[in-house]
Amino acid sequence: MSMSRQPARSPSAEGALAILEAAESLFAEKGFDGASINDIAHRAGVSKANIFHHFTSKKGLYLAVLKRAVAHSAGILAKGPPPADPAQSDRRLKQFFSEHLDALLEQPETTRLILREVLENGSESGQSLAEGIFADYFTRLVGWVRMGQEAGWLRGGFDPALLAFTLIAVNVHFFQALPILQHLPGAGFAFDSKTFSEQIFGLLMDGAGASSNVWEEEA
Amino acid sequence: MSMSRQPARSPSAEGALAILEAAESLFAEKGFDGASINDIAHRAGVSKANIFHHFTSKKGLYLAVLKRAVAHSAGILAKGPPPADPAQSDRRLKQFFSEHLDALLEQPETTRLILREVLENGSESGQSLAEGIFADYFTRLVGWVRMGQEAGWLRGGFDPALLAFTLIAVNVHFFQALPILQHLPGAGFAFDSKTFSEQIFGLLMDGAGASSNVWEEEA
DNA sequence: GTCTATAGCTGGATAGAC
DNA sequence: GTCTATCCAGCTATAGAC
Repeated sequence: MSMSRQPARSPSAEGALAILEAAESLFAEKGFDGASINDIAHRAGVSKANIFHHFTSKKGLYLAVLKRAVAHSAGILAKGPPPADPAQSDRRLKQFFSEHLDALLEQPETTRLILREVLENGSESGQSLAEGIFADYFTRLVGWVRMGQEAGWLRGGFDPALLAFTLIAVNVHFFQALPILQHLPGAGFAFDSKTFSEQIFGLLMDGAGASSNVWEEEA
Repeated sequence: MSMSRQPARSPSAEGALAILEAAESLFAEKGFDGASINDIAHRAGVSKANIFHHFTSKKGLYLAVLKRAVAHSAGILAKGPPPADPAQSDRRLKQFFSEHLDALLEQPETTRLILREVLENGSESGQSLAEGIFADYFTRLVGWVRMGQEAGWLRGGFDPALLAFTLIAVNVHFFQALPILQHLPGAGFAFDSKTFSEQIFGLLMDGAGASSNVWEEEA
């Protein structure tokens, strides 16, 4: 019946924010089990007990962190005008592709946190949390592709969801394989995300196959 | 100076194999910190102490598991004839793409274990372990693509490593995003990996853009 | 809201019998 | 090679003063 505190949600206090930030970086680095409350308290500059004052449990803290990360991620992805104008949608798609990769690379902690959550798929509560933005995001992207097909600057005859999926897959995999790519022979593109983005987009648009027409044009 | 035991490597005993298998599945499920020696011992049907008899430490066990997974993975990927014959390389590339996805899906624990390792990139020892097969694998794949370009059934003008990367990225992301994809509106392809593979490959070959030539052909 | 102190338990790892 | 019994460090979480 008491009304003297507002636990768990709405971390208005300064301490709570420090906790959230410390927790995000540590959960992203070491995972849920690897990061201890002690670590988090120390990095946040608060006491262990204070964490349990603001958040009900370690899991509660983790969910709060995840929720904040997802919201942050969604905020970045949602920016930019809705693609109401089909005439501009071609530029928007390429722009999205590049900006999406930038967003992943600029927020590595948030990205890693969410990628971890996807990979675990044991924590059901976070799953549904993440699916919320993914569904919205993916649906919008599919819409852009379909619009491009209708406007004629993308060819028809393929499922727009396939291209949307491929765009995301390439960026996500670039992010997570980066440290390995940079040690791989022949993968020089791993050192310049800007030209990587442009070249991959071009490849996806033009295709890798020697469509007989291109031949004749050059011959 | 004693020669009465062969610790850590060459798990010839029955118990050691049970431990390795239990550990692989638990590490894949919960990660290094999430899986406890107690869990592993219980699932393997042995005592905690027996684990430390066969493996020097938890980390030693983890590395043994990872090594085994990588070897297993490499075994699968290495099978099939080397692409000595350029004339057949076009079929090989499409076949690789499909088989690669099958391998990922059929060995989900191994796949998850290695993906985790890639994502963590804090465990340096495993990093170099994994890079070994990745480098070999990737180099071979790039070779196939380049061969295709020289043979003429792939167009020139793009970095072969880009296509190799994209093929792997699409498959890996399909694997790890599968549980989410299946809840996503419009992503019906998530339920049939076979046709997914074919359609994506077609998209990558033909491209998504409306290359002006295709227009004229159909008109 | 924040702290110190501590409860209660589980983690990885070891000793030593069989 | 396998076990039981044990050590102790570290963990999450709570109690209660300020």
